[in-house]
Amino acid sequence: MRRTKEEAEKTRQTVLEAALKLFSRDGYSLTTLSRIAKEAGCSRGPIYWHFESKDDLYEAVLAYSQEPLEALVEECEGMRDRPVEAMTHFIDQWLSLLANDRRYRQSFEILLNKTELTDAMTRTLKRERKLTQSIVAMFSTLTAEAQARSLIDTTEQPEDLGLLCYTYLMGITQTWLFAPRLFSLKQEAPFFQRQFWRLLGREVQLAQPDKSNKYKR
Amino acid sequence: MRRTKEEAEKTRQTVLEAALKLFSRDGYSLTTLSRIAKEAGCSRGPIYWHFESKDDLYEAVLAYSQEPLEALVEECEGMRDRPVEAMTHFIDQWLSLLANDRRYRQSFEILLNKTELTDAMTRTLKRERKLTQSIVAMFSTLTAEAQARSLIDTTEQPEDLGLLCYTYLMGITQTWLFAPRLFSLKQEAPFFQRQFWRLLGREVQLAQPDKSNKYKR
DNA sequence: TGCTTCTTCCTTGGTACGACGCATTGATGT
DNA sequence: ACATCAATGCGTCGTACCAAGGAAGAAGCA
Repeated sequence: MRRTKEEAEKTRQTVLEAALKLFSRDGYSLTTLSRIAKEAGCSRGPIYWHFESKDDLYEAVLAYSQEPLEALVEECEGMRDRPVEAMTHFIDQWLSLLANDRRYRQSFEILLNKTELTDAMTRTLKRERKLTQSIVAMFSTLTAEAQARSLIDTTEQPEDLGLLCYTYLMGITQTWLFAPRLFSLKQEAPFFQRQFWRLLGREVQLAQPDKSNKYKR
Repeated sequence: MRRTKEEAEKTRQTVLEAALKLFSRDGYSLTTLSRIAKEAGCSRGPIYWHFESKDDLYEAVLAYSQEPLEALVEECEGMRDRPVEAMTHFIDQWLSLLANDRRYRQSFEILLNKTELTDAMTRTLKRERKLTQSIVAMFSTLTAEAQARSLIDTTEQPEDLGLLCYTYLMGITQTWLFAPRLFSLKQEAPFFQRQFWRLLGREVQLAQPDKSNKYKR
């Protein structure tokens, strides 16, 4: 039965959401189109109508699920006149989205833990590498700006620092998603934020009364 | 034809190596047992003789490929009386093994990029999480020791620092394996080493011409 | 407005394909 | 003779993808 245009778009979204859920939970290759259809409450037909193939669907799912991240990057790129705030905001948002935003978390979950990076998904890979590149570039710009204003104390190259910032965040992300019970992301977020600034050579002068600032012997 | 014991063990190794190669290149689910057999120069029979199932083979491959890492962890755990050297050595080895040791690199490649973490491989997952845990614990011990001797300048908890060291390394590893052309690991290794110590609050005053710093105190 | 036609969205089988795992057989060191 | 190691063939299963059809919005026309 033909649906109205909005209804069609709605089923597209439903399929996307269903696929996101199943991909992120069961992995790409174990997730079958029938299961996606069942989860979405339709048959396999619409999937092939809206998407060319399973690979195509995968790409669409990833693009969809990474919208929040792309928005965040764009937002922070626009704050280059306040580099420290921009970076603080970025870290803060990255970590809290990871902890609180289902869609954001699922996008990383799929990419890091539920996908086998093969030649079949070259297109998606390119997209992802480009995104990575853009985040690194953003951090490079921000650190360069911060250096120029003597807001941070390091003589390293901004390009290196940009890369460093990215790997720093990815390490936390990867580790937490791989072993969520290893540590509490919410609890450690301020710690990671502090250490981030330590990396860039900026003493954090914000008072943190609650975090037990224990003396070591 | 029945082989002698050594020959049998040899085919086991051959299968293991073939599987390692194909898993790390094509991913777990796309790699078929026939292909592994072909690569190993035998038929599918021996695979089922030596391993219970494909999953079982996967676990064996991972255990086999991670031997170098496990050895490194053990080595550095034995150096707890020289925490700074231990950590320097660990970082140095981690990065150079990643760049130069095929088996070591393939083990991470499989785990990070070529496996969908599903319930089917709970056993392997547990193994991996345990290994993670042991590395974090090692770093905790070492940083605690270094703190006690005032070799590093930070008031953070050793447990947090241990976790931090691990995420730091994993971030580099993950990023590089995901996008090897993003940066040269060999070239950036000294940079990452420097930044590592910055994280722990130890100014690196070593300006050594060659990296083989053989005399350990 | 009412009728027809076109187009869009979806359902339902069907097909081709290839994988895993096992069972049977065979060969040979011990 | 016996246990061990390997080759081969088959059964079963499940998947991606396709084909034909149907049903009703949307659009043209009076």
